[in-house]
Amino acid sequence: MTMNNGAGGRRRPPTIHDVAREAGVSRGTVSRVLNGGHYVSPSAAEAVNAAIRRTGYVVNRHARSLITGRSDSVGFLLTEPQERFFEDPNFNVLLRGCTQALAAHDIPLLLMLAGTEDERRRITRYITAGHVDGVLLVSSHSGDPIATELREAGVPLVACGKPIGIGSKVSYVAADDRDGARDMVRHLLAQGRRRVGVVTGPLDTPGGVERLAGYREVLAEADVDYDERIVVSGDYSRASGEAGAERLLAQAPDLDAVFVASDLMAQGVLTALHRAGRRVPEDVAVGGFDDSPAATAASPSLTTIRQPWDRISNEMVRVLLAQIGGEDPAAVILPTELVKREST
Amino acid sequence: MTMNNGAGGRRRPPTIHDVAREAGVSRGTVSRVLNGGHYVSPSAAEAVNAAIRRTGYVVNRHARSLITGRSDSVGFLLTEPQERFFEDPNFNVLLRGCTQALAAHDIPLLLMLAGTEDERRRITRYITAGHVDGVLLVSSHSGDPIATELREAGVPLVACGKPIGIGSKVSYVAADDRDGARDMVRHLLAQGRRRVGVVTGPLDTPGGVERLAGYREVLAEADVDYDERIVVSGDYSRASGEAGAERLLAQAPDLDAVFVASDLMAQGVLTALHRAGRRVPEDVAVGGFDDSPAATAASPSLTTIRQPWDRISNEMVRVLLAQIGGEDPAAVILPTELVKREST
DNA sequence: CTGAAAGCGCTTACAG
DNA sequence: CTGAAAGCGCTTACAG
Repeated sequence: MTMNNGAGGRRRPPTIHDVAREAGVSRGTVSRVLNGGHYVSPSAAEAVNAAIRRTGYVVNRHARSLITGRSDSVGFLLTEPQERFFEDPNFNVLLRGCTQALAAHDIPLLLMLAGTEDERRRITRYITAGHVDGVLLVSSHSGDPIATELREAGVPLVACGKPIGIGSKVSYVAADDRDGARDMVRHLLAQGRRRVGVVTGPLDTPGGVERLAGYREVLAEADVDYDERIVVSGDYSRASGEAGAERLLAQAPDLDAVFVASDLMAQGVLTALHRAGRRVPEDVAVGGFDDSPAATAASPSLTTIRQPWDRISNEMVRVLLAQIGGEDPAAVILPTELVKREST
Repeated sequence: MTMNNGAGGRRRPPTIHDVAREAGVSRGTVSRVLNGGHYVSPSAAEAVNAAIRRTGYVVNRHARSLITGRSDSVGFLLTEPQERFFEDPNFNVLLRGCTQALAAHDIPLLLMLAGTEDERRRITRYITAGHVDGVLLVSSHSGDPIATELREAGVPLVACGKPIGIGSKVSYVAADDRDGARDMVRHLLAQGRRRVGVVTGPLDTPGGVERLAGYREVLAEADVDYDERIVVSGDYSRASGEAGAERLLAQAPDLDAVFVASDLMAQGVLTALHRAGRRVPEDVAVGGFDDSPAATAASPSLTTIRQPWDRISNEMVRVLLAQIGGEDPAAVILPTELVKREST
């Protein structure tokens, strides 16, 4: 048993009762100090705080949760094939950012993976049973059933990226994908490139749709006809970028630039270009998206669009906590930034 | 407030009392069914199970934890500068593996980052207050104070890799680093290489020490003198591999092979070799360690030593749960495997 | 501002 | 095998 107090074992932690005795007040008063200090005299508050320090008291969250009905914890939910997320350096940045932002509020993050139908069911039950107060949702694809279920169950929810197809009224935080794409394509044109291909993300993801839209807008503004032979789609993986670039090269050998919807795919594009004997950026300029670690690891290093991951994770946490506190859902769109490196 | 039951809001979940009424038994009986079904008649058990299904009952863990003194959750603790872990693909594999292994036991994983001194203190309090039943520790460096503190507080603990300098009596799960290194160096020699350099990991980590030891052993067995000019150390990062290879090349231009203590560093070595105009594997063979995604992403792909991450995470969880259940600490060493690819 | 008391949802001896 | 009852540690009206 873990409930021991022998040598080297875990001791019974002090309770509110120990603190009350130590401070010479009632347990109710201790609790009031713990919960904001309202209706407590300065002298009593001081005595309690001193007692807390002396005893090393830490609140028992289970007891508190039992009565408040809140768990004081938050889930970080990853749905769909997880390999992709884990392969993507962005995932790490987001996970770390959210963990830290939550830690500042003393709220633990529970990592939840719902890759299979079974897991999905189990986790939905777990969440709707109130074991977390809200969920940070990392799922790019549309039609994710778990998102709909959670929303209908009234679980506070914030998605990373605008969710497609689960209706509105769900909070999300996203970079301005379209605007970022516009910046990149404008940059490519400004370098004198005239035949700019694109490797999009999956077209059932916001990043896939919006970044392509930005590309088309800028070309239209520059009076360049849309040519679908220089538009291919990937799945954000390195391999799909490589395959995409090969198709591009086959369909349009005169290509002089490629806008790639993620840095990881851009790495694949670089590989394919290298193999085809094209120099980057001399023959073909390559623009990525994300400014993930992959951008600097690539050779040549990638000109890319920085997604403000720190701000994204902070905002996700902020919006979620607000919603847990009773506020209505909100959408937050954050600006991106062009980062110039060697590949353009 | 989240405690509503209005339109779209969260309903009050059914309690054990609802189930008892529904099944026509007492709450004690329901609880017995929930906890293994001992001392319950088949008919009562059946009625309870049916009632659970009908009501959609899910146990309130807070109430349960309050009385059992267990949290039924586990912490995944990352100490020290986190960038390195997050950069390392191994981290993802481990995190995912542990999450899944725990999910099979219906135990949530709490991600905890203790990068700064402040965080360390906060997290230590949180853990020792009993908010998790045990900790999976991912910290390679020696002298980690949090590990010592947790061990002394009697918190069940399993480290990934043999902890250096926090005494014995702490559980750990590790790949057989020394043996893996021996396999790789033997393989290099078997290819006819005669001047085998090494880029070690940090020498205050088990992987740093043990892999170097394996290297030395095999050279000694082959009657090759140990030459410290062809031994350099890195910190497992790609950049340090690159720098290491440059030093190696400067100190021993006649190098015909390098054993690198991680795939990520080996990627850096590849970059430096490429820049120096050395062909891999024709001029210099490169052997990595980990068989992380970096190994296949590298070009040429890396011959490496596979760490059995799936087994490592499974074993970490198994040993931790055993220890939470009262068993003594244990060390588990898992065999590695040579994976032959293009770089040797 | 403060204390006494009820109660959150569960488990576990204790009688039967 | 089963029910009635105590109690885990806390918060929150309720009196004062």
